[in-house]
Amino acid sequence: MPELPEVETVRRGLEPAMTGHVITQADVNREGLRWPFPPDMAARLTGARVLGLRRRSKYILADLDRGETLLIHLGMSGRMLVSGLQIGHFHHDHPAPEKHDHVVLTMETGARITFNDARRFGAMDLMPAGDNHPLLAALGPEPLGNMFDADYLAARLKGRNTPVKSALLDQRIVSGLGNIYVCEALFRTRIDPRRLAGSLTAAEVAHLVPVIRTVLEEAITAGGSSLRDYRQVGGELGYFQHSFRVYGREGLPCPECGANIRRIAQSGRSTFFCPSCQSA
DNA sequence: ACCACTACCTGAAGGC
DNA sequence: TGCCTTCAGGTAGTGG
Repeated sequence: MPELPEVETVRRGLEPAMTGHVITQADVNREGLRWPFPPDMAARLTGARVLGLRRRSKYILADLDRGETLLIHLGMSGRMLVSGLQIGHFHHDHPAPEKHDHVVLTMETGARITFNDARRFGAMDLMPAGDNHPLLAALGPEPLGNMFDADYLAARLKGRNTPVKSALLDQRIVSGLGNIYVCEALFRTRIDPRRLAGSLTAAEVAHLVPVIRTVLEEAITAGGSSLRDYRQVGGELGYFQHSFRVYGREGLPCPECGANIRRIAQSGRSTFFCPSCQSA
């Protein structure tokens, strides 16, 4: 589910509820999600103050006092919902617990952060303060950061015999893109997703970099894309899905040329593209 | 080293 | 109504 724009939207939404505040209660309702939770997770969270929230790729990192950082991944269906935030005179009540509410953090303010994840592909772990976690070790650069530029991407795609679609999904090359935004970026650059990564010209790679940035920034501005599970922290839908040009639009007309959008499978994932605009 | 594929899990949607 | 199949925003691990 959540790709970089969705995770960044969640991070921003958690900020007012968490940053600077103490976690007064941690309710952990199962042993783990994709992996077991770390030992004594509830006790290690209880009483900790959240110093700040960062995002690395599709991970949210909550820096705690006491020298630990909480790592969160939403997997495919994970949601973080905030309730009970006091806004002016309006008090938002806590909703009834729902199926798949796995971890609930209660803050000193009375706000509550609920991690809900139907498919349980998400993850939570605690690590020593910083970025030193095995899941972060091999990640490529942030697509919105300075390290990600045409020279870098060209070097990483060079010699690769996998389709460019699959290469851009590889988090070791660039971290944070997922199926939606790769399809959308390739459409906007008119690059055929079936092309081998190593076959792209320097000009095509140079075009791809700023287009990837633009797509991600537009999606963040829209609060992400809501297809089924994803919600912003207040339960609101994102609305970038209304701006999809090819993703999920099989059989519909291409917004550029009117040809029918096609869906194919690449590395076991659906790829949507315009067979006319994006022809090798 | 590289690449394709499986597995993990639940739920929604579509066909019959 | 219900059963069965397919598909879904991710990614670690396996095996060719």
